[in-house]
Amino acid sequence: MARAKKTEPSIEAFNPSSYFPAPTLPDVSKAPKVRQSGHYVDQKLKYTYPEQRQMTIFEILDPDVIGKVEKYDVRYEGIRLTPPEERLLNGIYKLLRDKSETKDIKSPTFYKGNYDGGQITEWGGEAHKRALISLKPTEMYMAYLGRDDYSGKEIMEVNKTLEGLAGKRFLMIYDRVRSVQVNKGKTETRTDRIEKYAPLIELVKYTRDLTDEELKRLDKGDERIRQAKGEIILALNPILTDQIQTKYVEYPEDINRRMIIAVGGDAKRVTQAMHILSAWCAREISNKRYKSEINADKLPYVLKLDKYIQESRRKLIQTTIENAVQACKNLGLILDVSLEAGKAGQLKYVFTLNKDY
DNA sequence: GGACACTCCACCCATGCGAG
DNA sequence: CTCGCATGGGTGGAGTGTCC
Repeated sequence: MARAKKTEPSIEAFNPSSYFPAPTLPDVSKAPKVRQSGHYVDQKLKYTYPEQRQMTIFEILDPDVIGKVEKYDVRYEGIRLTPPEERLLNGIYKLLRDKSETKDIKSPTFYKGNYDGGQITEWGGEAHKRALISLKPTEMYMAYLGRDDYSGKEIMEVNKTLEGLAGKRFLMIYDRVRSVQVNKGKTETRTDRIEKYAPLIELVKYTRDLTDEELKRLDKGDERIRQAKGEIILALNPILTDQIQTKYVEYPEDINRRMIIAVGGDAKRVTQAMHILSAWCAREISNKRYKSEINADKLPYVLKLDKYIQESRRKLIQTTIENAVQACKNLGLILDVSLEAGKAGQLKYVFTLNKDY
């Protein structure tokens, strides 16, 4: 099957540094960190490899979920985000940290936001209260952009991404493992299978203390009143906080800035593949795997390059991977990388990861 | 000072196409 | 099947101005 072609990844040709130079980034080990839930990262890293494609989504789904899914065109399981959406989520997690209890892991408000008003819902067999964040628009813009000056166009861009993401549903299937108290203080492990088809965030724009004059203008469609007066209230999908006490990965709080610096200063160069690979590295590190391997034929699927695969754009796949690797090296996530021959003769990437990240 | 609106520019990535 | 090339859309960003 695997024929030796010129564009196959080869050990000699693997040279990720050619695209952009290594910039100097602030020491990452000193940067304050933000938690992201392990379940969320897992969903981002889900992928489908050809052999496992026989089983359709409908065969593995809870019948209860199928009805909802069929109305829409669901092609993927897991969370698939565009680069601006990734950037937004990073910002939202930073805001969540800033506006939550973060010291006391046992606190019920740990990473649960600053707004009390969510109703308790059932989530995978447990009562769950969604995290809600109340914030000023400017905080959202700063968290997204990673700086405090911005133009009107950037505001529009952030709002567009925010509203777009709130309207996007994802099919998320995961297991939550928890221990429960049984008789005589013994604990047992229980696993809840959670299947949901839902958006990651829900957006509530609030308008308060309006004068009659302002109310009239709002009715006439003057959106500026709402924006200036109001606060944004974000409700987070439970997957974003579920078991974040124990299952999480950490990013430096200025990851959005770092990512841009890491590709040479232009945010447009930040690809989806870079976001995914950085998430993959961060997860390996949080699992304390600092020497990590992945087969070369698998990596394109992990990085969600399946469109390129379908179109047989091998060269493009290879450069996308090399750039993503280089970006993660520049970020300080990857210390070293090599392409080696595996036991079965297959090629595999071997990453040495930064345990101080 | 904050929240935009509008304009202008650079250029990256996705996509289509033709060629071998 | 795979490549390189060209094109066009779209995003990021800077600058300036307005309104409250």
